[in-house]
Amino acid sequence: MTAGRNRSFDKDDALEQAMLVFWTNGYPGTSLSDLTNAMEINKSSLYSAFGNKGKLFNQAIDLYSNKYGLVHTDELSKMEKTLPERIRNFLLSIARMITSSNLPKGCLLCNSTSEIAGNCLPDNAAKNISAMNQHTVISLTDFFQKEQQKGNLNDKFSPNTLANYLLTLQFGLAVSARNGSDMEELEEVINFSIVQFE
Amino acid sequence: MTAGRNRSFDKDDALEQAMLVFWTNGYPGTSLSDLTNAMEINKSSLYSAFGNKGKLFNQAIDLYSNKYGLVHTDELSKMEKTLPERIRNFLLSIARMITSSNLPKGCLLCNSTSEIAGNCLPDNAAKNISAMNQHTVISLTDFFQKEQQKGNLNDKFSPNTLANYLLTLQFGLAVSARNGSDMEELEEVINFSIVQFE
DNA sequence: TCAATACTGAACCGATTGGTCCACAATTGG
DNA sequence: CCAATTGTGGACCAATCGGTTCAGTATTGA
Repeated sequence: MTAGRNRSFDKDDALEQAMLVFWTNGYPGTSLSDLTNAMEINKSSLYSAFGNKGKLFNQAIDLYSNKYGLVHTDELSKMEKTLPERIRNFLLSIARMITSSNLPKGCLLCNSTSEIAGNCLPDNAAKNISAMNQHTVISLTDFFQKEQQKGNLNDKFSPNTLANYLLTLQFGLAVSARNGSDMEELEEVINFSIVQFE
Repeated sequence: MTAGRNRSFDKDDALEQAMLVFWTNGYPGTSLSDLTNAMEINKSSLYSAFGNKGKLFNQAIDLYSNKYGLVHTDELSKMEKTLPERIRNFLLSIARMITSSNLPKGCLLCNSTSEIAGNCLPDNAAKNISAMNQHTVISLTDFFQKEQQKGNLNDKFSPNTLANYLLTLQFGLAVSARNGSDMEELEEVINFSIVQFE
């Protein structure tokens, strides 16, 4: 159908590299040359494939969310385990990722959330990131609500509060990882942070 | 002694304004014109008074630490209250500040910690910020150690873990505030986060 | 084979970046 | 009063910013 020369680079791979740069440096801390160096393409290829820096960032955020953000919740639905175990495994899964030696430290979504307050993010990015965080809270709220209905959790605290607590922990662990904490340290913090659920 | 024209602006006040800009936008997200606009001085005055952008940032971090960072620990030493109450008041004091309508949302130190991993921060800044975080952990560790010695706290968890937990909470609350959480929401999270201490 | 298509690399754009310099104004202490 | 000192504002700097344009080239389907 569509004739013409084929792209000489793997678009998915280039986007992955771009995402890693944003993850490391943040949006305002990343220049076009940072991106083209990491992606091993030149500017015009970047623009024809991804639009511009801002649109590339939005695509990088989406890739991050799908590849590194949403997977951890799987741990919450492994119903052969108790609720405290599932929550612990959920947080440990996050902790492993944000301290992985193969990846930038911390969490791109958490870093980006910190950048919302200034006006340095591109169009739609702030809105997208807020929506992703809100989605996390909503799905965690739903999760805790159902666990309470199942009788796995006393209803002293509202599901919404518990969801906000978990999101707060995620943020805190991510910044701690950026600050140099390793997996061991985060695991100790996690073990203490979920005593209330036991 | 020193002759010469006097500065026509208040240096402390200008530094405060600069700090607020860094707090809002982050270091790479802040330009010199952002700074000179907020400080209401021009570039040469900025350079003669503060050195350059990087040195100004370091001074802004110091100001933040002294004025907004260290004050909350006072709550921990109000010995007429119980340990859980003191920890709760410590976190509430932080939560009030990071959601204050008079100030940028969140915490400048937390934001800056997220920026360490890239190489966008000026000389010494990354080191200074790491040292401040480490100081927080050390003093909190010392605090919990003494509370255990006093018998106010069981020794199931190590003081260092408890200190890391509190720092993680601070980070998490700060990013949550950046994400739009208000004082009410943070208070609910705090109430749940310290159940282990009761 | 060949016209149509789409990627590539480099030149180029105006704007802004952080930073310097200097003539001049203002204030000081002697 | 006056020389010494210091701050001020604006001109100026090279470098980089994000972004565009385009001729040339490679690849496609017909």
